[in-house]
Amino acid sequence: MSSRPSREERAELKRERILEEALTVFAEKGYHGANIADIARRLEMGHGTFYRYFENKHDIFIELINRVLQKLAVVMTEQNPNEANSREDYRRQLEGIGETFMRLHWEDPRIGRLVFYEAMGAGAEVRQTLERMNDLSVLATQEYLRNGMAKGYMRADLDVPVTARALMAMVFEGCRQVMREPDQNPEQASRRWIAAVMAIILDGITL
Amino acid sequence: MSSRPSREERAELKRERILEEALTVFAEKGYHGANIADIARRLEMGHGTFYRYFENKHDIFIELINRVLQKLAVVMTEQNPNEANSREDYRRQLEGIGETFMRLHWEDPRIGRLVFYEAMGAGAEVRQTLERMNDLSVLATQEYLRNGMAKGYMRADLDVPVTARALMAMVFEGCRQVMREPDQNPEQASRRWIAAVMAIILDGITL
Amino acid sequence: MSSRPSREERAELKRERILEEALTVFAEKGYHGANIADIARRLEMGHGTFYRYFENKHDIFIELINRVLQKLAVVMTEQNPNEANSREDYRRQLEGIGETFMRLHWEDPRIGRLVFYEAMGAGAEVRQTLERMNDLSVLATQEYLRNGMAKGYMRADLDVPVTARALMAMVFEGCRQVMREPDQNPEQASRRWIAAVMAIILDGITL
Amino acid sequence: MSSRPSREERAELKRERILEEALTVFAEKGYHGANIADIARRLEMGHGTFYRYFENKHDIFIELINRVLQKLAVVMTEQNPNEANSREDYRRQLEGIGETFMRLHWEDPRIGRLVFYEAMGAGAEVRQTLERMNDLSVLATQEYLRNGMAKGYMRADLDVPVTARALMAMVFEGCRQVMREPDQNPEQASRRWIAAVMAIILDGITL
DNA sequence: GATGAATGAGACTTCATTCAT
DNA sequence: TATGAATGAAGTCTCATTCAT
Repeated sequence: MSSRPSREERAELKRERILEEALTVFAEKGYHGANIADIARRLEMGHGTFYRYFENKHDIFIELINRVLQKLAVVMTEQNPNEANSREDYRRQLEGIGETFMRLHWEDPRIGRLVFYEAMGAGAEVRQTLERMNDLSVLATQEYLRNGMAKGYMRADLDVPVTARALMAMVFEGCRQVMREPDQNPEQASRRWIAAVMAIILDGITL
Repeated sequence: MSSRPSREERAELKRERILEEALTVFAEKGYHGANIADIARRLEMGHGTFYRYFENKHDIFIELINRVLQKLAVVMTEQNPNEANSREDYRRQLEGIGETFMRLHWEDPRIGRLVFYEAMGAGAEVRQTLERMNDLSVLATQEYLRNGMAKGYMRADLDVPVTARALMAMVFEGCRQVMREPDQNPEQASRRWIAAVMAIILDGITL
Repeated sequence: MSSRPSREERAELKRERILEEALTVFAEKGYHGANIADIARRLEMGHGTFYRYFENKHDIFIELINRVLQKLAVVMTEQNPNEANSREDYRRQLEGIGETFMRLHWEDPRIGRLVFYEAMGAGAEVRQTLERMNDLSVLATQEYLRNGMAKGYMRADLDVPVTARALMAMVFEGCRQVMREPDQNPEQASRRWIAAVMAIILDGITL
Repeated sequence: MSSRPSREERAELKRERILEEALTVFAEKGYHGANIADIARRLEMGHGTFYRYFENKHDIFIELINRVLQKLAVVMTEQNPNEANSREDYRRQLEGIGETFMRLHWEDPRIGRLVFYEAMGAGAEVRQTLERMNDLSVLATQEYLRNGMAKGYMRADLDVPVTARALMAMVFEGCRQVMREPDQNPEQASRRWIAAVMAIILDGITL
């Protein structure tokens, strides 16, 4: 069945291997701390080879960031914002989104390290990419809010754009915390976060 | 009246000038993008002079971060967490904290750039300092929550540590947003953020 | 016959070229006076290249010193201290040692410049290495003395350790002098030194 | 009696204090390792002041070397080379010279450190000064030898210049050793050295 | 005379990137 | 296609020396 991979396929495979290792190294040492020779050495590959697959250091970092953000974006679009017809439906949606988001981070903490920490020091372009992703997730959140308002289970006077950003901030902070401590049980920590944030969102914290 | 400043005073003044300029440059270019010669040139001084006032690049960055965090810390401790006796008292406290926090950032957007962006890529030590500061603000927030629960105007079943982190995440995100766009009216933007976040905290967003 | 050298061989060759040139430069200007860019320029190579072959400036200097000392050490061990059975045997041994030692220095005066002059100002570590080498040669000399005392052709009341040091001091001073003036006929100068020192050792200078 | 010192006297005093401290620091850290600010700080004096008393770093080092060498030179000229009329007279002279020389070094080990070690790495000019001093002491030694030959208590066939250098080499090595180890009893060590070297010179080491 | 702030030449070292093999 | 030797720009930091106060 599986024939010998073609030239293009092998190239693609190698590219993937490089990206994979680069993710590890960048997450560990940050953009400036990492160096190409290092990544190449860990792959037992000449560091000149690197430049056959990527334009330069900046290039691979950007691609890495884009891939990571892509993964995050997928989560946001898995659910349909207009599906929920009640507070209860919405609660279930939130739970789903939260879980998938969190799982992403404790399954591969490199993602969080890259996004929350190391990408910040890698220059304006990277940061803008990040911001764009953030904006995207906020847009999705706005949909959820607008749907809730339309369906009547959310307050009609919400400041949608700002509220959406605030909610996403809590979600991302949750991810950061869950990723941060590798000792604790990440599944349990995730559940605590999801519960607490949903309580804030759905119930408010005051009586 | 104002006599000529003494030697120590002039040294202190110069140190301040360097810190001031360094803040600008670091906020603009980040830790790695900035270089000492650059900072010195903008101050029209030899770059050797820099090393009369600071041990090295890392040293001044740390000092800058500490000063900035100090400013933020002051805001948190201005209010007494146990003062509020009702939902209304708490609302007023929140409003005060939020305003002061926000004002800090739109009065000097470099602070936010440093804390939210550039410090992240400056290595583990800096990041830990930041995290420590975050923890501190979270501890203060926990006090507010515990007070509210004790006084009976907050739900008794809050997950205090996690909730505190989530709330602070919204506050910091607000600061980030207010700082981000220098075009918009920052005062108005601040008010919107404070209102929206307070609505989430106090009322929840669902009916 | 001589095939093209392999990569390792070429690397080794280049390393040798660098060491060779560095020896010249260090001997000329001393440790502090020499600089890497200088050495690299004389080899018509980028100074970054240097760091592919040596850790740093200190590193290559140490290696140079060790190589030079190795050469000197070999001379001391070429003869067997216990071989001489008479004053005449010992005279022949002394002559052999002296000649080889001297030859080393007038064949390559850089060795002496490094050992006698420049290494002294290169810090404690280098100096200790030198001292260790000196100690070694003194130990060997002690063997010669002890053998002579045992065989009965040397005074029985010699202060062996001190006498050994004193003798080596004359040998080294001879090397220094022979190396110092490149104009004079070094072979003849060597012979004069060997003769004079042997006269002191074997006969004393007084009647 | 002792009136307040005049301006010139105070200047001279300060100059001496600087020289004294500089000797300590140079002996400790070597020419390149020492720095002017350091010396000034230890004298609780502005380092700009240094340049009122000395042209530059090189200048003071040269002066230091000259003073130290002067001290050594005095020892050589204390005795009259032509005074000794017999082997016994010469023995007493040698003993005197040896003792004074050694005492110099264990009374102030900085002298030896400077002359034997640190001066070597301080450039050609300093080295030439040293060599000149060495030559001087060798000239004096030659006088002793020539006197001995004239008076008939020394062999007539000595190679005077070379023998003189060889003898001085032993003397200097003795100083170096006595200075090197501050733990041992320097007086006793001195005596051992003097005895051993005199034995070599006067008796030879072979039977 | 004394000071020490300012200077900048100069040294070391790193590492992204190129290119001949 | 893969390699890794070579490169040099760039950056950090030191310290002898000058000079205004």
